[in-house]
Formats: sequence, structure tokens, C-alpha cells
Amino acid sequence: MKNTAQERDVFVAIADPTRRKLIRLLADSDELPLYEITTHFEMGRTAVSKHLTILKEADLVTNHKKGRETRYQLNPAPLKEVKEWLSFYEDFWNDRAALLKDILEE
Amino acid sequence: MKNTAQERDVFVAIADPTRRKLIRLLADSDELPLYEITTHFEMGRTAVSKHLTILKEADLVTNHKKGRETRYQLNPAPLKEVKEWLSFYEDFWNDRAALLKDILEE
DNA sequence: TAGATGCGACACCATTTGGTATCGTAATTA
DNA sequence: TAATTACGATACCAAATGGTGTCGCATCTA
Repeated sequence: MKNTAQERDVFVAIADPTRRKLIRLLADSDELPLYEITTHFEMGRTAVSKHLTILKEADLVTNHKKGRETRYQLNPAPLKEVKEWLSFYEDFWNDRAALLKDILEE
Repeated sequence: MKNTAQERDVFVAIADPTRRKLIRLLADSDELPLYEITTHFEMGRTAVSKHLTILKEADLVTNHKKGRETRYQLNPAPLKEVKEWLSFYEDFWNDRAALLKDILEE
């Protein structure tokens, strides 16, 4: 049996502007079927579906079937990994900024 | 005259694990020449150089020549864009977390 | 029941990505 | 001066990415 829950890097998932738009779209509504989502983009249903699959593999969206529709929902939790990665450099650029400030004030 | 400062998406720049490792490496030291950087990776100098070029196009690193060396330095500033993008969803997952907590406590 | 709708699964294609090896040149060192 | 080192530039390649169109099936609806 193959592992259907293919792993996917969150950083890769959010690298694409279409996928960031998808994330935002799903953040603004509770859940949406594929055909609805597709109307917000200038590409075919298949392409949108592929992007959603990538987001799903990164665990950023979940989906369930409702009749003949497939409803998609956002799961923002994995974004915490990005936040944690960033926090290290946040300190860093604050230090840099502070350092620069010191130099300018001399 | 062509614009040498090619634009590059910060999100794309940090999507690659090698490039995140590069960022971290440069964060830990003030500046490093290419040959030095290359010793930390299991790939050729050309490949590392390409990754550094992408980081440079995203303005995440700067470089200057010092004798025959090319020294690379980190510029964490563009990461702020990622932070700002994230901040929206940070609120969002806090709300979600709070909501879930409410449901569980009923 | 017949048609329309929503979607997954493919097959396909152009472009990008991430790596290689090689060559030429400028700077350092013996 | 001669050899070595550091690098940019280029050509090349396999695999991944981001899109298309089509087919078939399940589910609504008239």
C-alpha cells in the first residue's frame, strides 16, 4: 500500500502566487467547491485542481466530498513552520537595524 | 542597457532547502567567499553560485569583489515581505485555535 | 430516464529548475 | 615568470513545474 498523503514542503507550496491566492481565497470563506474556486482564476479547472493537490500535500488544505462536489478548506497550521523559520531572522534584522542606527547616531 | 538587477520572488528564493541553508550560513558569519561557502555543500561551485545568484536577484544577498574572491553577505530585509504575508494568517490560525478550543470546552 | 454538471485521471507539452563539466581569465603565490 | 587559485560564463542534461485538452463516471435536475 502506498502512502497517499504525499509529503510536500510548505515553503514550496507557498512559493507560487496562484497558490497564495488560493490560500487567501479559502481564508475568506469557510469552504469552497472546485468549480467555484476556478471562477476566480484565469486558468482551467485541471490546473487549479493541481495547485490544490500541492497545497493538500503540504497539509495546507483539506477536502471532502459533498454530493458531486469536492469542498476545499484551509488549514493554516503548517504556516507556523514558516513563522518559526522566519523568527530567527527577524531577531537578526532587528539587530542589524539597531546596529545601523547606532552607527548613524555617532 | 539591460537591467542587471533581475527581479526575483522572495517566496521562490526561500523555497529551496539549499538556499535556506545558504541564508543561515551567511547569517552566522559576516561575509564569505564562494569557495568557502561551497565547502559546506555536497555540490559543485557552479551550482552554489547559481543559488547565490537567485538569492541576489531576490535582494537577499549582496556581493562584492575582494581581490580574486567574491564575498557574499546576507541582507535579511526582504524577508519582511514574507513576515507581513504571514501575519494575516497568524491572526487567522489564532482565531481558529480559539474557536476549536471553545468547541472542545463545550 | 435523459441531459447537464462536477470532478478525477490521463496524456501531453513548453518552460524552468537544479545539477554537471569545461573553458578562459584575473589575481595570487612560489 | 610560471603555476595555482577563484571565479564567471557557457553549454548541456534530466527531472520537475505549470499549464492544456480529453475521457469517463458519479451525481444532480428537468
